[in-house]
Amino acid sequence: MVEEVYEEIYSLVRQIPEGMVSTYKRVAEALGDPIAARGVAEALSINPRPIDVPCHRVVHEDLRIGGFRFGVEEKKSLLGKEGVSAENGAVRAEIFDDFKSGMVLKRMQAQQMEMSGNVDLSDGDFDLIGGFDVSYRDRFAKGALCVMNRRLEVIELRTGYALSSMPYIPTYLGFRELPLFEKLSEGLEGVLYFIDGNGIMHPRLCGSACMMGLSADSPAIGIAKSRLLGTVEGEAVFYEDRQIGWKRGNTFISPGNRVTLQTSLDLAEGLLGHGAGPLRMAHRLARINRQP
DNA sequence: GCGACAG
DNA sequence: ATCTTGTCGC
Repeated sequence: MVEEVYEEIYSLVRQIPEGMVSTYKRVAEALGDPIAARGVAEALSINPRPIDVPCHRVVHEDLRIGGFRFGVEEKKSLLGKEGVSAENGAVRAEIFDDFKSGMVLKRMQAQQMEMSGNVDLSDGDFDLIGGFDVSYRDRFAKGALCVMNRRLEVIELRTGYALSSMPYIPTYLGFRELPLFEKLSEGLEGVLYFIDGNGIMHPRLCGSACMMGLSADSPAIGIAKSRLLGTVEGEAVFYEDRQIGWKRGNTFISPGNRVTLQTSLDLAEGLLGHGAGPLRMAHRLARINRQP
């Protein structure tokens, strides 16, 4: 499913006929969620088949011409050859919107909702803590996992490479990073994972920390710089009369799996007091040597 | 026009 | 997160 995203974006754009245009948002809607408009643009910016996939036919929602890897003048020229003019900042063309689509993001949403039902918000056992992070260059991803004991002494460092299967799309981050997490966490037991991202503080109560905690069948806590769901009341974050996480300074904390709200706060505070321990280490490790 | 926007 | 092909709301 995840691995279909880039290809589905390209397959949708390929359907736009010569002489017509579509918009980033409409392609995103055909993918299954308009929030992906920017992700569509990101995918097109690394379009591997520029002739076959006519990404010059995709423009802004208000018909401004938008960006182009080979320069906006080239985009304008390609459209001109197809009879589409671009005057005072807007293209003049019929908008194609009759996409045939597999709605991959809709299916991914359904999977998140199903997984959210499996999240366990009671305390589970662990004797190690891990921090996981990923860095990117184009489609190229490097993941890092740092495992420490309770005294924050490093026990093990693991890194790995992968080709990312989808662009970054808000609220679907877990799908993008799960493959590397599964690869790096293989064979580990008794680890509580800190994840760069949210846990249940997510529109479908299934952020990346939930997906990874469920995948490893382990405790996991989400640490994020912003909030995807809920309202802040003092130091707590609520959604529909239920607490879903915490705000401590400029950091949002939410359980991912097998931890209570209280434990996720206590452990995260301990960690943030130590410069974020394994998460900082994983972050550093993921960023260096991004080429294998 | 500027900030949001998990990363 | 990267190094810039978005959209919306204020």
